[in-house]
Amino acid sequence: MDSNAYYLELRAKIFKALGHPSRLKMVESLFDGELCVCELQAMVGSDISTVSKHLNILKEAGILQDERRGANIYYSLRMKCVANFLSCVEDFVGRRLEEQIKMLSQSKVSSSR
Amino acid sequence: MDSNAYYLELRAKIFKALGHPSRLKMVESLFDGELCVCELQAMVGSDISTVSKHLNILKEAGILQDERRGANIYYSLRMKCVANFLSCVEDFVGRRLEEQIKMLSQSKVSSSR
DNA sequence: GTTGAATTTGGCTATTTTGCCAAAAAGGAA
DNA sequence: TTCCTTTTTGGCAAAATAGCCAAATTCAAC
Repeated sequence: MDSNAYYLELRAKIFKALGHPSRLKMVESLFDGELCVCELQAMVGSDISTVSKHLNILKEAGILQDERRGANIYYSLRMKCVANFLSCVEDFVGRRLEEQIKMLSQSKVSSSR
Repeated sequence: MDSNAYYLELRAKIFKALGHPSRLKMVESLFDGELCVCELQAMVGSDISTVSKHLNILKEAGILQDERRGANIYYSLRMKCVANFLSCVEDFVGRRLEEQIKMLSQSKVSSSR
């Protein structure tokens, strides 16, 4: 009866997959629609084999799906709700950065007194 | 003008922090309110020093905040929108598992013909 | 069939992460 | 002060991850 641990692992896997700059960037790029591997490769700039492995991680986690059409393989977003969360994350990061800048400038003022 | 890469890194950091079973479990436990380190340690079962390091990762990412009261340090959820996303992730994982079970039973049927 | 383009896989090293133990901090109580 | 509890830090070894190259695969075009 420890399927709970397995479920927990599956959920963590989703976050882990998104927890890499290149992978996150690719997922964000796919908000607007599908892209083939070579297009994604152009965006992140790494070796194509690296990109392919990253894409596989995202697919294994269930975040992306792929479909072959002709010579190309197109990846697209399967887990739509990532987009909602990411907009919240962006707001959060933005606010946090502002706070830090504010705190930094305050400490400058107080230390220069 | 590559503050974009820095922002991307910050966003990825949030996902990376959530991408570990113990850390995810602790964050989920904190949906109902703050808990001290020893309570969180009891939930995940690892060494308390390990738990402390996990908590620090979550704090660094901005997901949790901490507050000392007496001998204890209480951690609480700072990034509230994690909860919404997690309910979506749970649905998603559940549906995906069902699909896989269905596909598995179908392949059994077709291979036994 | 052969050739060429797109993608994945295997393999390898470098880097990062994890988790434990022991030791250090930081408080509270006596 | 000293002792005890809670939490963090340092350090180390094991495990996981990342990224590159070369080789294999897959499909379309010829």
